[in-house]
Amino acid sequence: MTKSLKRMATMQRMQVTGLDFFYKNGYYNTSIDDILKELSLSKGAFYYHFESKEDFFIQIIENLLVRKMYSQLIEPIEGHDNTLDLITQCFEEALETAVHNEFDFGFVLSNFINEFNGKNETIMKHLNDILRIWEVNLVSAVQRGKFNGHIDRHVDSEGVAVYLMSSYIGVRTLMVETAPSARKYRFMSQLRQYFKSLEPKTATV
Amino acid sequence: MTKSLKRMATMQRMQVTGLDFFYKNGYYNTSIDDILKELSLSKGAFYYHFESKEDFFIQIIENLLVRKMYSQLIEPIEGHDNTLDLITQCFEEALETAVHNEFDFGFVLSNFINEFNGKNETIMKHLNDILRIWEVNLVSAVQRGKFNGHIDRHVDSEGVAVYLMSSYIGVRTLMVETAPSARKYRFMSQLRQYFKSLEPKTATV
DNA sequence: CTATTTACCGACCACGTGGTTTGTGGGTCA
DNA sequence: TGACCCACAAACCACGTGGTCGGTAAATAG
Repeated sequence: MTKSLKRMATMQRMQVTGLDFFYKNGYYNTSIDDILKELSLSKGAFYYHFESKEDFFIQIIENLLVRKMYSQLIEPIEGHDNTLDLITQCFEEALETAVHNEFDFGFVLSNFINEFNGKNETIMKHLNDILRIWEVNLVSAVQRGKFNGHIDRHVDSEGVAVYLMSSYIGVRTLMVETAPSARKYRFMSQLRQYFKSLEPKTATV
Repeated sequence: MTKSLKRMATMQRMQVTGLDFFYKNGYYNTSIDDILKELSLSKGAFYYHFESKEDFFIQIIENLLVRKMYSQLIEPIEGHDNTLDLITQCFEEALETAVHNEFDFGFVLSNFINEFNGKNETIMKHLNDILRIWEVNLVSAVQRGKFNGHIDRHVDSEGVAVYLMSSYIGVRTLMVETAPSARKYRFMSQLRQYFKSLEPKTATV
């Protein structure tokens, strides 16, 4: 059983640096040799642990990407406090992390969706699953907000979710090259403006 | 001078189908041979007209991409009517075009920005130039709106521009795979909601 | 009619790719 | 001690890539 442990450890190492490379250079622009060279491993090792490059990537999605999404964009908004505040703070922190990341190449999920779109249906399905989970959680959060009286009852929950996802995906793309900090600030400011328009109209809560 | 005409015609054909392929499959995933095969031309023809694959792509940007951006997202908002209405209609039409495009692979510009980010600085510069032009024009439009009394004077023009670009880029990514029509509708609905919050607060205009 | 240029052909090259296969050292188990 | 298996090494293969280069028919120029 000690072998199994070593196996897991090696696979984990490969996946972690694999995601690094895929995120930075893209999937098709990263060769298995690149990853192997970084880890001082050989082709034999790779194909001993994984069936193919595609299988390797799918496992990365399931093991690393999904968890990253949960911890950064889903769990933080699951509470029962004011939904709009939760989302605001969640986005704020996610964007701040990106600003301070010297090697930021945009939003991992949307980058991959972009790259695989029209090229690999299998992988696209996995990525879209994550997107769906995110969307569902946002919708639930908005509905909680309506129930708790922080959001006007006439607001379209699905609409807000789509709008939030859109703007987040977009701003992460915009922040990649030019003035990430300034763009983050402007974005958050307008997000708050938008959120204000979602508050109940009868009275201040 | 008739030669020059044929030259131009061939180059144009190459660029047009080149953009098609690059948009659909990505730059690095499209081989020159793919394009040449489609046109029944040879390597010799290609390297007679263009210095390299990169040079070829840059010319595509300058000749085709820039104009597409202008006609679809910049010129439509240049008028002196109500800015918010102009932008609304501009986005509405752009998204509607995408919905009805059977071969929609997202927002051309942001797709390329995504692909070249961190890989090709030269091309990135060209793409960012287009992004800047778009941004500047949006800012101007908002300022016109403030001047004309359609937008509250306290609104941050740059902020609105960033927010608009973000949301548009993002929704185009979201529309690629799942329910483009529904997402377009929800997006436009929330955009109008956001725009309402930008109107002057003193009186209805 | 000749000389030159234009626009293009297609064979060729070096190289990097995903994937296969054979081999091997070190640990496990009887 | 000997049989066996796990985790990996490394040579190898077919193929696609961007790019080069010598050639050539047709158009143009003198």
